Amino acid sequence: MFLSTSHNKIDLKCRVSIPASFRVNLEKSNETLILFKSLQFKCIEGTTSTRMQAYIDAIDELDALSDDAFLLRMMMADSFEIKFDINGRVVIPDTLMNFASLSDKAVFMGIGQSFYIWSPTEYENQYMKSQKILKEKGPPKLILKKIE
Amino acid sequence: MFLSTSHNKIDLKCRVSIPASFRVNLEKSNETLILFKSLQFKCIEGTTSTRMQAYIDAIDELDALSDDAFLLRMMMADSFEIKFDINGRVVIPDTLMNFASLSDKAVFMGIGQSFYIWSPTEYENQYMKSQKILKEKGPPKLILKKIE
DNA sequence: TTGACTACCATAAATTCCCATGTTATCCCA
DNA sequence: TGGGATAACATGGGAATTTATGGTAGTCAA
Repeated sequence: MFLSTSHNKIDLKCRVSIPASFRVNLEKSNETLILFKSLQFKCIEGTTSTRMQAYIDAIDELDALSDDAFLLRMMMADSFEIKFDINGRVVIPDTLMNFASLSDKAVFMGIGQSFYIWSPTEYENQYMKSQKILKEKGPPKLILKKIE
Repeated sequence: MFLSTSHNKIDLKCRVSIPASFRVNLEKSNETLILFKSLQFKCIEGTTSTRMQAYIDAIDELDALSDDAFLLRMMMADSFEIKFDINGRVVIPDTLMNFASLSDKAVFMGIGQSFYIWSPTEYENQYMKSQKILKEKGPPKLILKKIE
């Protein structure tokens, strides 16, 4: 489970510490880390190799000529298997740095099965947006039902 | 089940004792504790990892582009898996301290499947509000039905 | 030989762990 | 039923570990 948010520094070599809790989460299930371009947002998405495998398997289920299959394949092409250094840092590939407009700060945001890496400004935008939706529409029905 | 209310002290390290009955409740089902920003109130909500996992699984069921999915992911980002120290205390993350305006006292309020952590003043407000509603509208139908 | 990348070392700050103590609740026996 | 013994609980403080981050040296390829 990837949870919580943390703000980490990216150094000149594009190294950044993956939050310890995320690392532990990967280690305890013996997973490697995959980073790829988010299909929805201007951010990097990180997940386990197992979940990535699930995406890959999903392609086979789709009509091979469909747009969905096409998009998923493009996603794979921009995916990277990432190694940690001894201190729990990774190097973010140039492609992904550019895609997410990252420079010297990264916001790690756990969303359960995976996590996002945002630039601070982009993160701020998304957070504001969520607050706005929450105010206007209230919490998801799902939650209310379960909490009762 | 989380029930009853108790007032505990938060020390300078943001540590606070989780009421023993809540702890026992988690231990006996071998659950870890998750704390997160309430979507409805200015307070922290605590629940079990299993329950949180259910929310995470629910995200995959939803349309990935929907507002509900978006809000749920944001909720994960504001959630923390919390470890106990040997005395049954936890550290409340800064984000949550700020969100709930906590400083040196916390009010724990069990509400069944989960519990709330309020600042004393906020708790007082909510309590007053509940008393007022009770006076004006009487007890909820739901409860009367169950008691019969 | 230069430039990029990787592995490793160093350090300050934050976090966690563990021991100590006072206080409250529970138990047990006369 | 009273009251002392015992256990459980909440809280404080300090030591030890982890984490984030900066730096350097070694390696490989162009």
